[in-house]
Amino acid sequence: MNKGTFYITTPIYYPSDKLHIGHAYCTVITDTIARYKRMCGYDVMFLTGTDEHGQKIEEKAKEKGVSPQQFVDEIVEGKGGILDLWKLMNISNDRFIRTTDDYHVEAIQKIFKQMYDKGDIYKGAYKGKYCTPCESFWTESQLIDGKCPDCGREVHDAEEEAYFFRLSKYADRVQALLETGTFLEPASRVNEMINNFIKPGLEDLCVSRTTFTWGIPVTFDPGHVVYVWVDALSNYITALGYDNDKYSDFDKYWPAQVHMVGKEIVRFHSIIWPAMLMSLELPLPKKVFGHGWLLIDGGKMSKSKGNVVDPVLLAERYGVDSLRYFLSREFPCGSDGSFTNEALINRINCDLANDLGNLVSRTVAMVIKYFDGTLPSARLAAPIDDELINMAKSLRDSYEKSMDSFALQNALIEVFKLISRANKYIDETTPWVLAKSEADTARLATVMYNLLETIRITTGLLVPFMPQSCEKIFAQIGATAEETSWDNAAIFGVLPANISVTKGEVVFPRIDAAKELAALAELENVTPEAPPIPEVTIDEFAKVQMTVCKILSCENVKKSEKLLKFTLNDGSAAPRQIFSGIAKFYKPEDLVGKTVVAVTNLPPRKMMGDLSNGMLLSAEKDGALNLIILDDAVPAGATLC
RNA sequence: CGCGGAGUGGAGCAGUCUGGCAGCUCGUCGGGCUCAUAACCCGAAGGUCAUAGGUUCAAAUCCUGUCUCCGCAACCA
Repeated sequence: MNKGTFYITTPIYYPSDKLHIGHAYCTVITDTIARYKRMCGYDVMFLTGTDEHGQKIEEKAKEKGVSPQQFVDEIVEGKGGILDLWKLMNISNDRFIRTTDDYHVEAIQKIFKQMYDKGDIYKGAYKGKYCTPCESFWTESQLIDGKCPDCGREVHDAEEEAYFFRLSKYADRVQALLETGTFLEPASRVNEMINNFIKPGLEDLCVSRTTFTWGIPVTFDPGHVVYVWVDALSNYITALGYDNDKYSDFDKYWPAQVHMVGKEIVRFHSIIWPAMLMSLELPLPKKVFGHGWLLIDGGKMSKSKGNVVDPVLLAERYGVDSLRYFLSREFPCGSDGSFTNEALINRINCDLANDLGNLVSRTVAMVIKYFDGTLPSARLAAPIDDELINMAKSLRDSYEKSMDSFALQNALIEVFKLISRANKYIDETTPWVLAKSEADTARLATVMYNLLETIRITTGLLVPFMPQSCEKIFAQIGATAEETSWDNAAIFGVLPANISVTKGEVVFPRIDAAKELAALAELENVTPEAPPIPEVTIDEFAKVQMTVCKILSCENVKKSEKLLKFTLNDGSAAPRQIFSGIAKFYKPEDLVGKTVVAVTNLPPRKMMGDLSNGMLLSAEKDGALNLIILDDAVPAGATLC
């Protein structure tokens, strides 16, 4: 039975916010693969977790007035946190790693030292120009007229200590690895990695920081904390016990069969992570699989757009299994897909309620109605049965093929082809006609048995996708665990001849689409927790200098979709140059001569290689933007008060 | 000419690698059935496969140009 080990991972998520449907998507498909492999007889290790260090967490915690540890504890372990979410989504991870766990911290320190001792991590410096007031480093090319691009003041040569990983040393080996064609999937990502990152030359990677403290200290150099790469990526081995005593199955499970990742982190997993493992002289994972994103209205989900979809809401409303099914069925694993509430409800209604749920319901109802729930043993086969039976027998093979290439969508399509065929079979055999004649009892029993077998096989293969619902179906058709095993999924005729069924609850209730869509729209329209707008004092407000300006000239900025470059008369002798990101809303020629308001005491800022001395005021609502244009009677240089 | 992805009936997609009758789901229209969750089954309408050219007996598929959309990068003070 044991076919060997199978180690599969999700990314470790960054707990700076609540997770959204995109995270749930990745974790659900990984869980489905893990469950599938277990069902096939593999010794599976399924890991997920959280990446808890870094500046952003440190800042967020500070805003909230708690320690970074308290902050992440709440998001990870608190009520409605990440652990709760995975419990709700019925995720079967074997381990959960937090990068703040003691054993991980200890192991990272050893790994860092190990790479350092080998010479692959070295102490270097950000060499550059330093602006003391701004506390910022700049490269030669970033300077403007030899001065700080932020404040325009003098800069001086300086170095900041940092540790670097010799990524460049492994560039050739990493490129060769990518070019094997199977390490990174889908294959379309390979070109992207090579063209964008490897060909231009891999630079050594900064792997420590001194500018924040929320990280794992470098043991031999206090003041440095390990920066994200070494800390986060290594979770895949520390969770197995590499360089620590907490676990001891590294030899058993490493290398991983597959790291499931989002396309935004493919780069780190397909370039940096292999290079790190090469440095540690460890075997490489067999595969990195980059899945696509769920898009909303054709765009990316994001907080600022306010279109973040909450998996908890959907799971509670429609059932975890229905949501899990939808995520696996609707989206091709390797590319992006559009998430809509319509599609979700449509999938649930058509596939789960109408096709599968109704098939179970009508079959069980007929066995009860015609046979009091228990089939007699007599049988009478007919040629019309053959197609159904043959399809059922061969389903497991095509399913397995799709599952093994992570084409979950195709596996489900195969299963539902058979479910549809079974519904058609009922029409072809017209059991309600057979039931009218005593002479047809054996034939009727055969039809019922074939339907129950088809349900047993299809439901058995759906278990990794919808564990709880499939159990309910098994209970209704009277199938035991043994009868629904992976081995038996390829055999027709497993259920006992005199099988008994039990009427149960409706497994997939039909959703009133119009009503639910309206309800969801309403829920989404509620502006969630309008962030409290902090008060400003009159003194603070008075610091902002707003000056009336006349637009002398305005032009598009090359290569920028958003920027317009303005030359303004601000009432002083010298013209003032300001960039503004409103190119999508205005044509430059329409603005020349207008009277506008600019904030004129902001520090200069470099944009697209040039300096912007201030900010034009605009008004925005619901994606529409209007520049604040004043009556031309207002003179340039007037200040707002 | 920064990198990459995509354009196929009303909607969402597969098919493109390896050229060979344009397919699937949903929706629409018509019909059938009554076991079932107003579910199920059958049939029909609907596409010059973004566009222009090329290769070929044959192009959604291969080659070249163009247009449009999306993502990354840059950038939005």
